[in-house]
Amino acid sequence: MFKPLDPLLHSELRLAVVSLLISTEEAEFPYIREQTGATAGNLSVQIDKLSAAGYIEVEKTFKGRKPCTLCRITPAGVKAFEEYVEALKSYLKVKTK
Amino acid sequence: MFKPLDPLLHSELRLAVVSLLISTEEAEFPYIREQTGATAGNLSVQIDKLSAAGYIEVEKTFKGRKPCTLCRITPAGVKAFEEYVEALKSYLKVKTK
DNA sequence: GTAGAGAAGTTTATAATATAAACCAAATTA
DNA sequence: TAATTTGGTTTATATTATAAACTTCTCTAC
Repeated sequence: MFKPLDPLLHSELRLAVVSLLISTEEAEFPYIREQTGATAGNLSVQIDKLSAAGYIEVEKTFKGRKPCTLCRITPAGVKAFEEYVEALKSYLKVKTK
Repeated sequence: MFKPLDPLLHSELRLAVVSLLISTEEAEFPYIREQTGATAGNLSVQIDKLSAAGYIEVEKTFKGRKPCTLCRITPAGVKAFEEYVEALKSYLKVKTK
């Protein structure tokens, strides 16, 4: 009846990050921080988790002399997101059974 | 950009319970347990939280001589669920901006 | 009638998670 | 060159989810 929800995506901040990356293809750390309103610490931790799971790729480059952390969604991340949305529907569409 | 998600509903089991109650109007504890696959302990805790928040009503009756815990969604619960779904959309519809 | 099994939950202990505070290093500005 | 800002990471804490252990009652079976 209710499909299990990927615990990695069932987190407000991580879901926002993945959602954002799906729409933008890639984004820099400060931009993600701004869009999600998260603290840098929290964001850093959640990005690590998504990266460890292979849902996103993190590339540390430079922008001139400043460090620049670039995040990109992976195919696995897209798939996980789609499955999560699909699973969510089992919780949301109950009325229209 | 991303709307905050009611933490009380952003929980797999509690969301399942509320979702179930919205579709069935009222349900007994063992039935909810069966439908959600939760352990009795976990379900009891989560039902308490939903009840404390006023999202559901819990009535302890009897069925013959056996105790029977009946749960019912409240208007506040319906409203919270609808708002949660609305907020969720900000995370899911990014592609179609 | 009482010993054991089962149903219906509740309480409590533990494990996992989210979150921010504290910290670090480099670069820019005063 | 001292202070401030930028761009993060690490670590400590507080919250949450979850299941294990326990309680109470009922129903059989002896």
